[in-house]
Amino acid sequence: MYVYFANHPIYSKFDIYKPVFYNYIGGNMDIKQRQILHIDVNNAFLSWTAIDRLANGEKLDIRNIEAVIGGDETKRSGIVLAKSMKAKRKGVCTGETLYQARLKCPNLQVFKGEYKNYRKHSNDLYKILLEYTDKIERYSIDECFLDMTDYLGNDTLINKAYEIKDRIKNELGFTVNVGVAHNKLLAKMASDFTKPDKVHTLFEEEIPSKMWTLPVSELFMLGRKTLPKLYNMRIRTIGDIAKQDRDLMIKKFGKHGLMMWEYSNGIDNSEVHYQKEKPKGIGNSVTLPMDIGSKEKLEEVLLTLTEQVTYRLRKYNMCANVVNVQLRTKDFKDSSHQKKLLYATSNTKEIYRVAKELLNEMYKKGTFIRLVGVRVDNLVDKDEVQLSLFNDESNKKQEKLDEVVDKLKDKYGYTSITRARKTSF
DNA sequence: TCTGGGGTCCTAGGACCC
DNA sequence: TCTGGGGTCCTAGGACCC
Repeated sequence: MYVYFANHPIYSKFDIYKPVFYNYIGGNMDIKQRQILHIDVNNAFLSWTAIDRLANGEKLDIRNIEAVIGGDETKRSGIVLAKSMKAKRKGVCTGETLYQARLKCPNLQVFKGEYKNYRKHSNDLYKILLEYTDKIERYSIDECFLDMTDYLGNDTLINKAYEIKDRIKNELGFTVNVGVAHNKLLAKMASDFTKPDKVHTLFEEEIPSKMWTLPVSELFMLGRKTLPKLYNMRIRTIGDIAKQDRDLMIKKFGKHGLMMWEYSNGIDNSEVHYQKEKPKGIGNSVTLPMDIGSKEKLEEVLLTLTEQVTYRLRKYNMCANVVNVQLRTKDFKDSSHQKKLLYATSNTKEIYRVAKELLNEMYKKGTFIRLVGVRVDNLVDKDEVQLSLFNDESNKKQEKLDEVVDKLKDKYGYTSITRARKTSF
């Protein structure tokens, strides 16, 4: 399928492409413009925590004070996960340390997040959205893309956006921003304009006035590493990228350069992925309460993480072809090693064996480790894995053991059973 | 009491093969 | 003997997102 952005500013000099997109599908020239909404919950974790507190009889609405949802400083994960508008006005940023946040905002109040409750609020939101279209991509716990193209009836996209926004506010008690556009990129950029509780459009003809004027740092997928490079090229605004030579951007930044150029020109033909996709990799990592300088201690952590990861892997009924171990030293040097397996497996013992090998490869005696991570990659469905391997007696036995452990965890809770490393392995 | 945890995708270099 | 070049697979590291 080829989609031409005919009314896009860069084509505007060609009058023959008037104000519509041409979707070339299966040989039929068919005039169709995609109708996309992006829903973004305002200060999601903080809003949701505020609602839960009010529901529990607390009087204070933490949305109205200088507050953040933060990690646990005693566990060395003290960063800002979400902020109230008042905290934002004091300059508090997501991702910075609570220490830094308090310097900017001395009266800052810090609250803990409850991830389990967030899932529920996210599902409530999803249920409302499903009444409008079934083409919904759950981009993250607090963001969705909606493809409304075949679901508008006699209504307009903008009306739907306001209706959805207001219904969520009235029925669920939190606010969202809605971006209205003809592709995902522009809808996402639009929902990021002024907040909270707003609907913004970003149609092609609005790109110069609404998007090109923004600083480059606002462009989706343009991160902190690319920023200084663009600055050196005297690029300041998104419009500056749009006006760069396309081939020069590719030459300087490769695929990423092409993407930046296309995004800055509002070009994005990606689909709304509304079908649930299987994970490509599964990982767990932990920042240790104290730096560890002993391999034996690290192996214990590695086992716990491996058990978590393989448990999740088996829940998906998948097997892994690659095992990866990540370490972060106390001075924040990251490293990772991975290994391809001879055959795909979900077996805890086997994956732990490889993870231990990788740790041994990487770990230099005397270094202190802050973070350990285990992940599995190149996942395949279990029933695609060679049947012969399951018929091997020792594999069968191991698989049985995993099954028993999983069932206990399902029944009595995840922490009910933990393998004592020394005896089991 | 300084810096999370879960992901996806890309790149570059080396090994190996023809 | 003065050394190609294309392709694939594997690995380490990095960029970016929420």
